Amino acid sequence: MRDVAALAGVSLKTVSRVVNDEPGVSDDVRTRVQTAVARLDYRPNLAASNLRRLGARTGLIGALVQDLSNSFSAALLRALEDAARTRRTGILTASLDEEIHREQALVHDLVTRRVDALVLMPSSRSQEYLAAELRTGTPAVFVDRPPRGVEADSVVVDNAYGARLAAEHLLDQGHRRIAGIFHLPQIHTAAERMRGFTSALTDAGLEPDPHLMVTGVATVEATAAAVRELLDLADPPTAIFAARNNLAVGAVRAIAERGLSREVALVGFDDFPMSDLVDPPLTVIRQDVPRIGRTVADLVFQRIEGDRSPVQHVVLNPSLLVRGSGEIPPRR
Amino acid sequence: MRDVAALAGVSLKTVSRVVNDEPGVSDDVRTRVQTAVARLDYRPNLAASNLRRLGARTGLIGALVQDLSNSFSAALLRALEDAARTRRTGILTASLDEEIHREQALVHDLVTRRVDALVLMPSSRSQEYLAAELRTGTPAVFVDRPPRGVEADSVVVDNAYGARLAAEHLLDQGHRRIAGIFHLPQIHTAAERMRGFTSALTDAGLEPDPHLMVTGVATVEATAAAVRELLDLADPPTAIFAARNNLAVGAVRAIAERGLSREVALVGFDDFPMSDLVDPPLTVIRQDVPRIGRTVADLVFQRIEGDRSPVQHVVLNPSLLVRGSGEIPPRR
DNA sequence: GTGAAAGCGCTAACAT
DNA sequence: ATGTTAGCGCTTTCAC
Repeated sequence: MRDVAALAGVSLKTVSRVVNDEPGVSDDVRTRVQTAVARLDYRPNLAASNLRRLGARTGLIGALVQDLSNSFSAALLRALEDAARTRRTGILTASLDEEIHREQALVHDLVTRRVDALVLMPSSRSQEYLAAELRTGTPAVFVDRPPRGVEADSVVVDNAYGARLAAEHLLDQGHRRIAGIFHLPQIHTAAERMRGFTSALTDAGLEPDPHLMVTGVATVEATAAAVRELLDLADPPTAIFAARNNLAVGAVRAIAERGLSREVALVGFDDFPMSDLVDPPLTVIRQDVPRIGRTVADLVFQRIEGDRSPVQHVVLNPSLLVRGSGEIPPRR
Repeated sequence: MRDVAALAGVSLKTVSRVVNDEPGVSDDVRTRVQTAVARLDYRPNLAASNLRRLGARTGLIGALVQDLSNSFSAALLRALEDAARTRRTGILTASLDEEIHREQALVHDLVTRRVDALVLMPSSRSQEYLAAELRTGTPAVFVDRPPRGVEADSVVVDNAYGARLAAEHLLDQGHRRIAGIFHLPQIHTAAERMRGFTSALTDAGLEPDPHLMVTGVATVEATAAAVRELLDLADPPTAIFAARNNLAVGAVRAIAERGLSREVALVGFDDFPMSDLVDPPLTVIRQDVPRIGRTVADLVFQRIEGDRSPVQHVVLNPSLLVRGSGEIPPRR
């Protein structure tokens, strides 16, 4: 910048004015500075300018999701990005892969970078550590999973309700032996879906069969293996609820392998790109991901703009999307 | 930081030493400083520290992809993220949606933020504007599409070769009326795939039928509409090549609607999560996305670490993944 | 082992 | 319309 000022024969402040499109510079000087900028390939240093600017924002949101390559996380980030773009704000993102130590380290890094806000899909059991960050003035909005041990805004869906929808739908088709496949029980969404599923069965007068409840399944492969075992039982389930998008993928695969695509009913949780093209088309509990993303963005920017009102917990209802796989009647 | 120093009764420099884990501080002083840090919720300002640090890196890579929510972009970013994590580097990402003006504005923004490197999946026709950024010392690596009008590293697949693989595979099954559906022809990957496809047909002695070549298709819906038209022709194609992942989705959908899933052969370009579960499983030209991501990361960090060797253009070969939809024989 | 002074690139506040 | 001075939060350099 000093070089630009020297080459244009003006002061630093004048260069600053030109670069920031501030008024009070004659056209003559302005073009002279711009020429110098171009000749020297000068690029302003945003970090340095923010340092002095009072109440400056970095124009950066830190977003921690579980897995950037999962269609749910990717769609969520995309919705967030679109909302942030209109506010000239960028997204700094990272994947946690359910590793709890990664979360706190990354939050610390993001605070150190002075992001304007944090968006968190937490992997840890408790986010008590966040209290200190919130006190420093960095707002945080939780998504998909509510905060624990700390007060912060959140946007989640009613997972228990969604799982109940799935279970009741299968019960309505006459199923009585319904298996449920769930992610790690320490993950809030998984626990809630398990709760909703189980209570729907008991409400229908069924005694849940522990052989039909599979938990702690995280991958497509593990789900496929679990479903194979279920189908090999002496008294196999006539319907399956797969409580997460990638678990549904594993279930579809294992059922198809056995040639039972038209015999065993299946309902998934979370929609994904090709779910209407599998055979039969997959019935799912759908979350309105773009809406979740927009809601998160709204909360984030409210807070960034200084809103200090009480913490908000937004709960959205998922819905049942009937497509075929969930409407297969029980065998015999 | 000044407050921390005051509370601990030490100088700024000592706080700096403790915060950065530098040696030369007695245990006593160290703990006193740490206590003060905790009491005051002090968080160092990375931007400020980088300002004075000579040869400092921001530990940030700017990655511009076409669409964060497309499985190809998401998987690519994920691979990049994993490689970057081991180098304590974060990813600042944005979607371009093929909008050419967005690209240059975002590149400028990222340079202003002093990212250590740029990863670009360009939407513009020419990246001449990048020359100035490269001169300022910000390395750039192109991915999926090669640079034009500027010298920079790149990692792409041989799209013409991949399309030729698809066409030859369909020709081998005896197909003679093969339709091709392509994205906007100004996009390099689309043009190359069209070229490879067309030349494979002419090499086989076929005269390409303009009615069977559909270009400028960008969305699932548009593809479905185009395929419906193709199937309505007096002399419809017996096989279709869909030159991009979302185009394959549209093609599967339209073919399924007509009940022709087992009548019309289909080969896609780019694999995606559920492609083996559609009916019939989708035969595709696959790109090894994690490998592309790792290769990009290798180049990026070589450049960040000061490698000034000549520009490298890495070309990877895609491969044919036979799964069923591409092996349907022509109708009589 | 610790600290004082200078300065990174820039802008706020105040001249002129 | 333009320039000067101080200082943002931190690290460097060099002194003690």
